Amino acid sequence: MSDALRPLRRNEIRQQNEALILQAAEKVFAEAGFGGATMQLIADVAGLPKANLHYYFATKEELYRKVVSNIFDIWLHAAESMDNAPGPVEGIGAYIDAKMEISRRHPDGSKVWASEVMHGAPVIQDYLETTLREWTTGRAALIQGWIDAGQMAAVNPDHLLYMLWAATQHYADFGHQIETLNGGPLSDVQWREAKDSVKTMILRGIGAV
Amino acid sequence: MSDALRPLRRNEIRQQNEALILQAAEKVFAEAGFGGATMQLIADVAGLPKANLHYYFATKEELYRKVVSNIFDIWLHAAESMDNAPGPVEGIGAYIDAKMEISRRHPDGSKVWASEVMHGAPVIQDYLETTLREWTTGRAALIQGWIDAGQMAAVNPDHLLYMLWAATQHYADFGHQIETLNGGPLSDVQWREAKDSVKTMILRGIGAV
DNA sequence: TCTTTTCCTGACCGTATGGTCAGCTAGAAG
DNA sequence: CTTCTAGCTGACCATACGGTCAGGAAAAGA
Repeated sequence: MSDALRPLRRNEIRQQNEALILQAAEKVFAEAGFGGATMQLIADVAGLPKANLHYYFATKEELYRKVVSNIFDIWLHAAESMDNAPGPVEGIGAYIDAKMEISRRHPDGSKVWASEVMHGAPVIQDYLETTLREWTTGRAALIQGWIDAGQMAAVNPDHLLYMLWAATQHYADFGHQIETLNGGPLSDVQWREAKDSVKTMILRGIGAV
Repeated sequence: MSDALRPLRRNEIRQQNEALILQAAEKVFAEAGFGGATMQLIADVAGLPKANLHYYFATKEELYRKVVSNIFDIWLHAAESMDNAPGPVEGIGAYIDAKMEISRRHPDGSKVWASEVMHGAPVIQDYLETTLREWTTGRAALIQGWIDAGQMAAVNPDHLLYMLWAATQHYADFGHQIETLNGGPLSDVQWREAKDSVKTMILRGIGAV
């Protein structure tokens, strides 16, 4: 109680407001796209005056760029789950688990990323060409190692990665379609079933089980 | 030659200009999203004055709705490839072929659809609830029939459909990301490899081969 | 306490957007 | 040829947008 009423310190204010704005921005950008989102709406969702947004983030682009890079960081972190695995069943299985969890917990972030890429990656093209490219070639080599070791079938590693991304992110990006067909949001049991389905089909699809 | 210079008849003019506008609109909506697209830019791409667009399509929403419903029709038509197949290898294989071909030939349409669904399907919610729902339940039953006949493993039909959509549409919606990682557009050979990879992994994933 | 720095915001501005409309051009009909 | 109607468009309008700024409030520092 005293904690909630205590006047906030400088750096606390900054931290809190930036987080508030970023959270609101992610939601609005996901729902309306970059072009459809307005600073006024983001401000309303964040519960702050519009001018205050421009105090923390000079331009709409700067705010958007920060939102996108935050999402990218989350994904890079989740990608580590694939490393240090003895084989594809554990490595790819863990990666699917991690990505499905992101689709469930951060659907807005996933949508912002998808929207950005779909529109030609105008603000994060450098990420694609550097970080993502390095990550991809590294994991493709990892997968090729499993193939060479006879732990899975000889599938094209790049296309396997595309399928992993597609299958998992679909539950976030096309969540609205899935919910409509399902007659409502997926329950805990249904999320578990989704995760199991994706894992079973892909692991069997690459001849790992 | 005389054909190109001959004055156009009334209905020819209408047909030609509407097609021109819809084509330009699909491209611009795909590249910028609904909110980011402008009637002026669509007009420029179509090579017509902006006022002429409003002569054929009263509002931006009406034009957008027409673009989206055109895409939906293409997909429904492609979906027929799954019917009248003796089993999952032929049925699902043909469906993957058809959807991959759409991703290659109509990437803009796919992006517009994805964008629409991601933003909560504000203009085609009725399609989702009626046509798509009926189609989905029908094909889920078809798949269940193959399972009951022992022609494939007992996977959840709904999640299989989601995976089919995700894996194939990914090559259109995330085409820019794929091209960046690939160092350029996919060649004919690479497209064939993509199609084969998807088919191989999924058909093996459902225990059909 | 006094000064400095950060935080905050109502009011404002230039621009770009979706949409309108009066009036023109040119096929079609008679 | 005359009339009618569909096709066409430059100029215009109201609105909403991203962004600015002067000046006030409040925390930090001396």
